[in-house]
Amino acid sequence: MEQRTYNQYCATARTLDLVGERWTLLLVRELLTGPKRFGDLQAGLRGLGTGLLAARLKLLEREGLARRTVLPPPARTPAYALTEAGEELGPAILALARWGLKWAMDERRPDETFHPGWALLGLQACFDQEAAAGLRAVYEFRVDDEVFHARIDDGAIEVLHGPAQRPDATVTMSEEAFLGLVGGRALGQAIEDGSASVSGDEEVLRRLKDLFPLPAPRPRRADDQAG
Amino acid sequence: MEQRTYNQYCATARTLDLVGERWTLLLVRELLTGPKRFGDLQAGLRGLGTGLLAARLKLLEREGLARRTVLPPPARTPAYALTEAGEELGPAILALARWGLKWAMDERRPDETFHPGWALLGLQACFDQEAAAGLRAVYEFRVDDEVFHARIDDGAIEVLHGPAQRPDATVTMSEEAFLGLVGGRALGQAIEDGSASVSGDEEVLRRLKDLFPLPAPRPRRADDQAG
DNA sequence: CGGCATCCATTTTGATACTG
DNA sequence: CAGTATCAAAATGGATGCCG
Repeated sequence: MEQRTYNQYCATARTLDLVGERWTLLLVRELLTGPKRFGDLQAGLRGLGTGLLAARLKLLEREGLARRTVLPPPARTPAYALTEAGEELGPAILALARWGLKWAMDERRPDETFHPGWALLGLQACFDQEAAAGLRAVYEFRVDDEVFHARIDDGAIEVLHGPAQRPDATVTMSEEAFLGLVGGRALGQAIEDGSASVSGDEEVLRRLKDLFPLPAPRPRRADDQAG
Repeated sequence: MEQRTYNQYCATARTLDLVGERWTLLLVRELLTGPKRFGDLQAGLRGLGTGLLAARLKLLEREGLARRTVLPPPARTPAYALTEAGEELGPAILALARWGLKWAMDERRPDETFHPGWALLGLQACFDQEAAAGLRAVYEFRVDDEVFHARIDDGAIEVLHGPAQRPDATVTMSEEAFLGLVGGRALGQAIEDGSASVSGDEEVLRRLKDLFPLPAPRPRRADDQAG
């Protein structure tokens, strides 16, 4: 089971040797919002078979990017989490997401799957450090039965799967409305027109509207104008 | 020749649908420093056959990330260049490179190829905006017979293959010394101990030493301590 | 040199059946 | 659930030959 490599003494190539194979970066993406169980990972990655998933996880583990853990009680079920090295792939994945938001996101295609966590990642990708200056708050996002929270601390942001302990503000949306966010609709807009319902600290909610300015999507090709 | 896709309505997945296949991101990396000819591309990507290279280029072209051009006289030979969308993958590739510099670069392995351009990319990846505040200068880097230049403009940097029109300062190194840069040796250090020879504006050269602080490489795994 | 076509050995993957 | 085993379908790597 030799590992295939580009055999280049180059930081980018070395990185791609580790995480450039099919599914690997998406697997890391799933783990970026916290530990996940084998089955949940597979659910987030339709098309990835159990065999390949197991192999990828083993590789990430062997290379020190992920580790197998046991969820705290009462769950006590096995799960996978990122190591420090794995976490630090976050900026690279967010950079890819930022590019995609601008150059590759148009309407959802008929057979594309969607999970709210991906939209959260999209939000995180266009997080505006400047706009968050001096802000220290925890937002909770509820989308159907999925819950996430974002902890913002003066220019830094951390997004995790699961409820917050003591959120300063809560945003509740239908998955459909949430979908609009990835499609290019700004979060502030959705709050204003009521497709998102909010509660919590007024000032914290006011700040929220400016935290995630989405880039204007642009077509890469001339023939992309027709939608 | 159907395009394989993850079928996820997610900015990261959509991006990887376009550039996530083997070789594609490295191909973009090669083009990041300026247009390149078919043969030069292949030279930079040992192991990639002409057939697959042609296919990848065609895909990038079809997707609006690259375009086929003709080099200006006297060359007049066909070449490939990035479009605006392609250029904007730069930040994502640099993020991967930054990760690699910290977590994946150790000594050069016996059969790894190396090109000075990759080291330049490494420099660009750890470019320190703050340290470049107020600086406006063009540096030329000469490594054996390869020449690059970096145009720095108050926090922004652009690195291109080829000589500069009117460099403010020039750095000359052997490929061996240049290799040290990727290996974790700071550029400032190399200048001080004389393995890089420099000429040009004194002040501009002084600033250079702080522009590219390399991250301390860290092992991902416990068993990586032994070298 | 630039670039496509073809053939073939080897890997990688996708899908599914199966076990603790 | 978590994960292994198995097999068919793609993707890749390498060699080569061809043509402008």
